[in-house]
Amino acid sequence: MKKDTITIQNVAKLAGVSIMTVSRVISKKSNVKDATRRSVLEAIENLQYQPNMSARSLAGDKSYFLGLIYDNPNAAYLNQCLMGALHNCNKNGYNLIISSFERGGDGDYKIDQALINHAKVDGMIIPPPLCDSAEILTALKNAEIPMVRIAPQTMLDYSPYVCMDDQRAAYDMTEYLISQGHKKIGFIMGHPEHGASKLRYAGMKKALVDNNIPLPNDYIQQGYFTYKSGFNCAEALLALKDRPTAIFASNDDMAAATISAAHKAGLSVPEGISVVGFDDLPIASTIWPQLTTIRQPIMAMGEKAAELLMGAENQDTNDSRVKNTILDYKLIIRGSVAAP
Amino acid sequence: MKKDTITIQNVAKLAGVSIMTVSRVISKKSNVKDATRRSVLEAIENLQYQPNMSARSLAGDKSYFLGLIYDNPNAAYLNQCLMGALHNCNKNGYNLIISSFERGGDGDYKIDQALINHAKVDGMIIPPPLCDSAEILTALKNAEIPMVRIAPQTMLDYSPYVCMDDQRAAYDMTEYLISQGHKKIGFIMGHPEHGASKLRYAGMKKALVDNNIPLPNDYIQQGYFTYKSGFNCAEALLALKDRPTAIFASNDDMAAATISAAHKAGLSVPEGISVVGFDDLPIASTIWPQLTTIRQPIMAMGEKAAELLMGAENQDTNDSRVKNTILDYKLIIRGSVAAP
DNA sequence: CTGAAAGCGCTTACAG
DNA sequence: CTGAAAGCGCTTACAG
Repeated sequence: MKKDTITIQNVAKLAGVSIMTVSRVISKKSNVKDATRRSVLEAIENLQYQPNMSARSLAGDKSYFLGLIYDNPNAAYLNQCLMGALHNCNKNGYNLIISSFERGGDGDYKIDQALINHAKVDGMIIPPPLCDSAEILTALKNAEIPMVRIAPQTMLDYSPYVCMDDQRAAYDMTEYLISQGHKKIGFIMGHPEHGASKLRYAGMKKALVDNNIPLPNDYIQQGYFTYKSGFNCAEALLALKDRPTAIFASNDDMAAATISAAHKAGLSVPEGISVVGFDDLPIASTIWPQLTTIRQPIMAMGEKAAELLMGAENQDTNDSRVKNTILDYKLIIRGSVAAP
Repeated sequence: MKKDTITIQNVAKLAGVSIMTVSRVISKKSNVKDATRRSVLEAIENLQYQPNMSARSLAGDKSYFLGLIYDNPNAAYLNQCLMGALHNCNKNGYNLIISSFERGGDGDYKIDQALINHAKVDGMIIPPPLCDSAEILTALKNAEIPMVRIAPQTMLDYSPYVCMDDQRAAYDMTEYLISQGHKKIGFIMGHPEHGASKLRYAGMKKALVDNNIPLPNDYIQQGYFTYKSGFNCAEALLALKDRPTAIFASNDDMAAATISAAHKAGLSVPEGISVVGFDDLPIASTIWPQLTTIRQPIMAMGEKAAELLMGAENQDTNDSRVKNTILDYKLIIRGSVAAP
């Protein structure tokens, strides 16, 4: 490892400049003559030089590491988030460090400051549900670690974030169902502690109101984003005397459970009943019939979050406006909806 | 960041020793008097000292980083692997860096040496299918990066690995089906390029032979581990005049597809037909009926892989035996099997 | 636009 | 069992 390691010194010698100049080129400073820059770049290319990140980190004030912490959410969700962040990090010479947090028995996160400080990251990406944990956010702020949250629902001005418009998406989905002729629409809510649940419910409700369609109380079931909870809610909905002709579940897992419950009840989908979900995670296209759902731009969110964090140093630091990004969703029409 | 950063110097002063001694304690060297060690440890505790990883890495020959590279396999699989590795890394003061590789248009991996060298990791964890890519393995070996592969199927003596006994697991599953009274068992094979496919097929076949049960050619379908391929295979199997009473799919996704295909064909599971899978990923308990399947110890594999890599420096380096680890699987009985 | 000096916080030999 | 010195490969001021 020590033997043939090539350093900034080698590059400097080959290019006939000082290491300071090479350093400037690596760091993309502007104050280098164009011809000089070119010859340095050429030397780097010839030598296949790779800056030593530990040295850069030790000497300077950037670590070239971004962190991503999570509390075991849906694996597919996390994965897409990761993919997006990763892609962007690798593209820009950053590395991604991930760690998982777990809730203690009291339901609170036991913050391990050590773990947070350990890697000295330049910034932290925080997907839900961690992004709404006051403990986590406070710990990070105390450690002065910049953060970008993904789809947070609380403390919105505490940090920049990336999100999509859940309410509008739910509104659109409901309008779609109505456009297909449905007037009896059941709704399975998401976890009461997840902010997105309220927004999706609000969107669905507004669409119904705007179209003068009633929403009986027993058409609304409280789920928890899990398959099992969705299954139970669906069975309750299907057991109604005047049952809905369509069921809108707040996420794909619960929609998949609804389809299973329908099958169990001897109803085919979409002929016997229409079902739609939300997320467009792999399970949506992994079941039969494939789910009509809302595609969340999860990968794009991860990518954008990384971008904001990496770009932080290039920004005018006096511009303290919190920059948020709202990404587009998409209504994905597949085979789980038919006219009633 | 520079201001209140506390270093090895502070600890040394507080403990009344040289930084060398503190360094020894941090690195868990044995040659420190017990009383000395205790006072150093106390100083570390009082100061809440955290070693600077960049400095350690720059000065020494360890980076305290482990890498994990993947080529978008099943998200749930990757996630469990990650969880295991992560858990172990954090516990031991290591960080995990992950990167994804993508196949080029020619189906080969375009190795970005830069990416591999970039982080100077102490070792690399390689889950399938990357673990069977000669290009990847060669690049890593050239870079002299230690690696531990997860469930590799080829070049088995190229590096240590962690795995389970796929063949035996498939054998057990088949025996279970037979014990429930099944004699007409259909089989959906996995991707022909994945070594595990052959092993699972071999295990199933052997169990049949050992029990004098015939395996007609049309009872074997070639799948690709995807839901869609499983669906097609299942439809073919169900369309047979003398159709099987049980279908053994080589993974959970295809088993889930088989259940959907059965439902579509108007057959209930397990009353009309029994279905079993392999993996026990979340989808297995996320569908109805829940799948009887083989639980792969994926998380344990990730954990073990990290352990082997971190422990490498503590080993007798002259002991060049390749140490492999075979972890236990488990037959998980749920609701997708009934007597024929 | 370019460079010589000092130093980031550790670990490696090398002594004793 | 303990310590003084040198150095890992960079970046930060500071000069010019």
